[in-house]
Amino acid sequence: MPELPEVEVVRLGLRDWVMGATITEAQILDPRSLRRHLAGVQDFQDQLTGTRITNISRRGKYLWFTVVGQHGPTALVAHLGMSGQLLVKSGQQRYQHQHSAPDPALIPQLKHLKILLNCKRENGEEVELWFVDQRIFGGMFIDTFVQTSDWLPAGQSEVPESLIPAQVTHIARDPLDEHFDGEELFQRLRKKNTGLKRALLDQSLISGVGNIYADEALYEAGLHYQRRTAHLTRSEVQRTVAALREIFVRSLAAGGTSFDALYVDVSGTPGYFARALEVYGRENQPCRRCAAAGTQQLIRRETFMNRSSYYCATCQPRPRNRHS
DNA sequence: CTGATTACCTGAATGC
DNA sequence: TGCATTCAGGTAATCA
Repeated sequence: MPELPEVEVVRLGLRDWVMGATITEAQILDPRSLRRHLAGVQDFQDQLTGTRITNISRRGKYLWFTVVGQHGPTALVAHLGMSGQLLVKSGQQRYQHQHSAPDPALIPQLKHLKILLNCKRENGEEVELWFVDQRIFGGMFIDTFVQTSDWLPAGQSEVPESLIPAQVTHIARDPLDEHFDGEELFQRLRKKNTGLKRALLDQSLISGVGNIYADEALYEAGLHYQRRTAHLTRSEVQRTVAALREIFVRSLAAGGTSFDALYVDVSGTPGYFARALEVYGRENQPCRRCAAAGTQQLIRRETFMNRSSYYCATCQPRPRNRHS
């Protein structure tokens, strides 16, 4: 499932391949992936054709290209949802060569190919950008840039430079953002009456965190997912943020978490962070931290918010009541 | 404001 | 074998 590290791996791959490239044509193979582009398929194609990609950015799980055409810069926004992929295809891997005798390795991707952008790189090479999405929770859309309605960091008089797509303004800064403010998060958590994991998954409070990394960070911070946010201490919030950062950085270095072919980088290569997960997917397996201490607790799985939560009952003690 | 529910989706895995 | 059910979960809208 693409969360922050997976999206960042994709962003870095895209930067290498299509930064500076011109979009020569946009083919829409399934209009459902343009659900969030309200102006429709034709408008999407018209707006993109002939533009040049000048930047590729990310906030949380949202990724966008700055594309410059005759009407100034606009944002081509992509969200991978549950199963979205952005793939770069060059040479014989391109769609235009797959009609008569498709490459067998490409068939699963071709089956779910939704949007195809023909690009011409600055060196003249023609490559294709594929948006592939099995479950269609993701999609692309074109948006205008707005200034972030940002808080002013304490002691600073200038808002950090930040133009972001209008439909991304409600997404909070993520833990790898240089302007992320842990104290601000702490203050907002204290004002809410909700559970810690629910808050971590709320992209308007902190972004980039999904089910897997929420469980991993809570485990590392030693906090139960049902802890009430209003009663967290500053150091507990700091521990959680530090855990998220550390896990994100390690996962990024490993190329992200891949359970199957649903998450891959722009070249189709999976990441290998799945084997570094401490709790997610480890139901009834021994907690490595407890095992080291000799108590041998087993990882538990509970259903929460229509998804699984994994935790160690010893390392992450359940709060006794609604005040803890 | 909060939390619960639902819709949006497909395919793999499971149940009978 | 076949058909029905369950599960995976990110986002956003709706409802109480």
